[in-house]
Amino acid sequence: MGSAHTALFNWLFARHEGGTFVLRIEDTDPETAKPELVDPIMESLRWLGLNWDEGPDIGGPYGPYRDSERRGLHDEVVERLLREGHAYRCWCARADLDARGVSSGYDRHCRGLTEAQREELSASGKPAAIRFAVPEGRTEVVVQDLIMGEVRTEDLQDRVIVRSDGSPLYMLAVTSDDIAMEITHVIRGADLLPSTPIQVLLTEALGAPLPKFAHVPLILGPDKAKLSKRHGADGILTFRDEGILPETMVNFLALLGWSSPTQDELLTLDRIIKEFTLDRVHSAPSIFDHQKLAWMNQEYIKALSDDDLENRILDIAPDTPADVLHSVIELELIQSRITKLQDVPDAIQYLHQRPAIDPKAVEKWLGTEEAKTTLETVADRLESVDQWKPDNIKSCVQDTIAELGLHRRKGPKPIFVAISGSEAALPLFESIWLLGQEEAVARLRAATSV
RNA sequence: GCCCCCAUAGUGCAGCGGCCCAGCACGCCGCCCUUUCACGGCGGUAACGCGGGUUCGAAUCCCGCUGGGGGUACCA
Repeated sequence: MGSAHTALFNWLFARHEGGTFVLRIEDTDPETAKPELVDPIMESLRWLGLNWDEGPDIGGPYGPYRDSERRGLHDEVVERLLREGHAYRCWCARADLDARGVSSGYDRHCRGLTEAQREELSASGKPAAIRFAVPEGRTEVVVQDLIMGEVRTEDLQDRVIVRSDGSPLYMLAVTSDDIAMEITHVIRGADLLPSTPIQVLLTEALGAPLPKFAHVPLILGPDKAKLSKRHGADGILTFRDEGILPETMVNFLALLGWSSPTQDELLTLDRIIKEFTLDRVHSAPSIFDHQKLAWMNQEYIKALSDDDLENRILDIAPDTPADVLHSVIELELIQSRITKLQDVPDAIQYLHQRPAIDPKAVEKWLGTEEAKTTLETVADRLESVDQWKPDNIKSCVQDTIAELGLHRRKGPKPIFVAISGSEAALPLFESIWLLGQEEAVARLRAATSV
């Protein structure tokens, strides 16, 4: 979710500026290198239509596009850092720090080691990590963030950049990769804002030009905490499976933290690209609102052509009876009644399978003598309708209701319940029509004895 | 604890010193339309967190507070 949002902003920015959108997998941690973690990311981006110009699957002039394959570069950079005094070996384990009462940050203990002490530790065979050395006397880093504005940090720590097993850490990898790949704009989640100063220092130490930074505000869950897997909303693919349209998702995500200068909300992709600028991204975190997503999705569904809608439903719900689906779409029965594609199978279920009648509906509409009379009468009349078409069914039912002296609105309710099994369903006359004369009559008769 | 970011209705945004006793959208509540439910139409509800400044004038600038979030890892 969050990463899709950030990816979208990156993509929009690149497309608006005519730049290059690069997909690089940050898998310096073996844990995140697993395909089951990486594949969904690429699948999500593809689903959203966020095509990348360079990436692990398609290559590009600055490959490779997985950090795990760039180890050579990282090692070189570390060596240089060490040689030029911008980094140093550190033998402090977590336990050592705790013993010294260092709860956060680092006390630069190993930075002050003498040559002799270093040799000794080195010879002891105790593994050493490598820390970046914040330049002596440097007390502050100021970053001009394209979204957050001026960010001033005084808390500068000698962070570990290489594990004691020799493998590089994110901090080192991104920085050296961004330099090597000539990345001009780093647009990422605001959760990475605190790590920016050190990256700036690292870049400076390597004598490279700084990229522009833009930190996109985080998306929070309804509980206002950072969206995580635990919210179940993290996987963008679950939205696909529920039947949120990709164009809805893009439009919706774009509006989280950004707005069109026109204030319009239903926007085509072309317009979003044309209007998207970082200075219109605001810096406050936002909360994901499912209701608005649902509304927007319905708007997009209503705008779909019949064929398109039908195919998309079949795509995510292949078991939907195609004939019923086709009729229901052709008659425009379903479009305004669903919020996501996955609602459809349930909504039309009763049209191809006799439903158990909702007990609450039974109690409310079916038990009485009046209801029975209504059902029987209508069943009889319906049975003798010659031409089975909605108009005739409609007049048949309405005439009967009138003759029986029933309420125009409430009168047909028992019929509705008998046909659909519930109090809310697709329009009555079309439903009866689609069911066919025999089945419709049968359902009415069956409902007299519940 | 320390560091950083943020702060307009329930939610998402607009506003970037006077056009704002604050606009739009979702939601919610009425009414209309209607064979149910929806769709649609009309109307309504609801916010500049607090306190100080600056200014002729502040939602807009500054400071403090409060609140929320993020970071504080040999994760990314």
